Amino acid sequence: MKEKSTGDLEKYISKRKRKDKIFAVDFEVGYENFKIGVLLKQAREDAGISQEELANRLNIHKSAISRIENHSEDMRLSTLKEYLEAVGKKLSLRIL
Amino acid sequence: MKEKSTGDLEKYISKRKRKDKIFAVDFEVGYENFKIGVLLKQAREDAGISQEELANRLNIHKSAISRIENHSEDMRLSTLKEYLEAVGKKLSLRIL
DNA sequence: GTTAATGTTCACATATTTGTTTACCTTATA
DNA sequence: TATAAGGTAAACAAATATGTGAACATTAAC
Repeated sequence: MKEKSTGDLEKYISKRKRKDKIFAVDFEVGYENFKIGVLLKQAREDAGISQEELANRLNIHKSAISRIENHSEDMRLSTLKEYLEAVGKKLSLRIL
Repeated sequence: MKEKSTGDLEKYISKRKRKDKIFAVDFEVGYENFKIGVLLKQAREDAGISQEELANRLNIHKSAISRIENHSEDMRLSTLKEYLEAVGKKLSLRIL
């Protein structure tokens, strides 16, 4: 499973991730309906907080959180940003 | 993402840079009202197309393009994605 | 089993974005 | 001057996301 090849990209990445302490996801928005909700949920769980706690931080109801995580067809940039900041993460965009 | 050779990071990066070519913008969504519209406009100009041509590709009117580029307070992820794809770019998100 | 915490789903109302249309403003060029 | 291409702006309608509240489901622990 874990090969010890030379300075490998994965090695660099895992090290980097650990150093920056964590959860770092990078994905392209595009190929079909990618469920960003899944990533958001992971980000929340990584932060160790419940939907209710997150809802409180955002001053909305937990049902709204559940919808974002489960039925997010599309959403505003601001929603994405606020959700992530509330769980202690940051959103970075890249155009390539 | 299928990079697996014995090459090191530098090798990967230079190759990646070459591949992604020019226009590559990376920014965090957050601090204040960052004008993403400016970046979109740059991306369009980089592609060398007019607002009208872009509007045609998206089957909407040029005024909508102008609004996105000048008054974009917020927007949908899908709008961002479609705009960029229409000018030959891709949108990548990162959670950190 | 029971309970409590957490999560899900729905209908509905509200808020915001997006599309359209029209008009106007440049700038360049004949 | 006039004409055309490119861009801007506003009002309005349409589409969609987001918020709410309630009921119900799930999970975990006892």
